[in-house]
Amino acid sequence: MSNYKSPENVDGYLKVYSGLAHPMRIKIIGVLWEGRRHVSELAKMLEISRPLLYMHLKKLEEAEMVSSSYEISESGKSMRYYKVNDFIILITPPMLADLAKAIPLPLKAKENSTNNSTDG
Amino acid sequence: MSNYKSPENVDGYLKVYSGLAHPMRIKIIGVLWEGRRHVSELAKMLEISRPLLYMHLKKLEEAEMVSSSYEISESGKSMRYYKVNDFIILITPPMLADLAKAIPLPLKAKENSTNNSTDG
DNA sequence: ATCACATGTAATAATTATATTACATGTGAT
DNA sequence: ATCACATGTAATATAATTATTACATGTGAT
Repeated sequence: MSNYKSPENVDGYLKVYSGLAHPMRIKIIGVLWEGRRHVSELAKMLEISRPLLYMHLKKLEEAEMVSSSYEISESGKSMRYYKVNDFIILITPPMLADLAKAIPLPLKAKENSTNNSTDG
Repeated sequence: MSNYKSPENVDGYLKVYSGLAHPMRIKIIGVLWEGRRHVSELAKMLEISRPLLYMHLKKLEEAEMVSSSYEISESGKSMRYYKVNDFIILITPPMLADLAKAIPLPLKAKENSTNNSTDG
């Protein structure tokens, strides 16, 4: 049984879709799926720099596909561990059509993700 | 019953995910879901220029989420009609983990979508 | 011939996303 | 103090995406 919650607004869905739009981020999920890792460890496994990895992790975290927690290792160092969240994403044309209703035209002004309520 | 076929390789999945990573493209699917439209018509409805619309449509078509066909109107003009394809996209961590296996490290050389064999 | 409307694309500009480099901090061990 | 290893981020460079402008073509009607 899953306790996955769908994004609440268009911006949330866009973060999920964009989150998956880079091969390295899919790779990150693949690696983390085999077990949680701390940042430096992950950077070595993926053969990329930490700053770049942070950028990718930030996007995945904002899309709520991964999450992190701090932990003190035996040797006393603070480490940030990442893990893959439980999620199920289902996309069909009618679902996108429904989502599209919340996208205004023209598309200039970027919507504010914190203010998305329907009342005034 | 659906006759939807999943992408065959990583590049195909990336095209689908990237295809959904822009609000205008979700909007396009929303509009086309209500009925097929020809390009000029669609551009007016979406309040964007045709060249820009072509760019978005190209991405959606490459992701196989929409498709087009030419038709001669009553007045004799050739029009390109677009419609939404039937598709179902399901994404879960283990599915992404499986997909990730096909992503090589380091991530420099861009994979050729036509040459995806495993031997050397 | 000119207009209204359809097709398409090449060239460029503007904006975002991706990637790199350099720096700063903290811990425990030597 | 210096090393090895962990954290984080600011500043910058590079690459890719998105957006605009300009051009070219074709049809039927006036």
